[in-house]
Amino acid sequence: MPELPEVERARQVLLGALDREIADIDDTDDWVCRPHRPGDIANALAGGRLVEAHRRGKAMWCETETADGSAGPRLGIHLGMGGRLIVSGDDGEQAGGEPDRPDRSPRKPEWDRFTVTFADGGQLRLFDKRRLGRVRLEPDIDALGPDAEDITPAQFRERIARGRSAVKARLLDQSVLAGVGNLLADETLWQARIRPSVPADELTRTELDRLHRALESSLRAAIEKGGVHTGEVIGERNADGACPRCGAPMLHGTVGGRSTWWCSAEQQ
DNA sequence: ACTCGTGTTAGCTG
DNA sequence: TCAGCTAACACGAG
Repeated sequence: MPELPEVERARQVLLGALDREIADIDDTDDWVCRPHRPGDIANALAGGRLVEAHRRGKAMWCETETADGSAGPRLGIHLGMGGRLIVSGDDGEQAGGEPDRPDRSPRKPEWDRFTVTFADGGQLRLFDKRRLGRVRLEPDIDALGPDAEDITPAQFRERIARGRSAVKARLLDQSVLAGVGNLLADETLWQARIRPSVPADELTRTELDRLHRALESSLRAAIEKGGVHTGEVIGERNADGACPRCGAPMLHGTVGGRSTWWCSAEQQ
């Protein structure tokens, strides 16, 4: 699920985990917590607290303090493809949404991949069936490009148009621009009427500006409606194979190594 | 039964 | 150096 809009909601959940004393950490999943060894994260943070929750693109991290009040290591959290954060208070009440349709597939404790237990009895959990999420100390935030919400038109043109890759591949490259995932990329290109496979350096200035405006509007819509799956094309994708705007057939293929939909008439 | 996928990253190849 | 591919993770949906 998570692209930028969903991750921002997860960050809001994470705020509920701040300023609470950390009593215990389960970091025994050595895939999710790689390259650390089990116990590394627990030893670094036990007795301390999380004090700030930040986000850049799809990456989140917390500033921490150790027991004596000095700065601790940053704790990086990435939700991967389907991870969710769940925070419970000292009363056991949870925030963070229901993990994965609890009615039909009851939550399995073994899908908690990382758990912080606070001294007040509450918890912060990373719930992630597929184990594609990641938790690590001192994540390299600077490897990411500017956040998709903050990038200026000039920055956008300069970064996206560099190189011969397909423009969709540039949008998806988190070191170019942070926060755009597969669905949001399709939605944005459709709104801008640009074919996903066009080499990035063949885009005109007009097209790049149009693409940037489309990114802003599709991001805004996704944040308002509660997720990228609410996009105009994305929501319709498989319905009847027709473009919701002009009715021409939607085409499907692989661009930048990812499943891609585009309008046969408008995105040429 | 079998393929595909809202993500990332190391490692390989041309 | 750049661009593109693969595997790894593990599960649900179609």
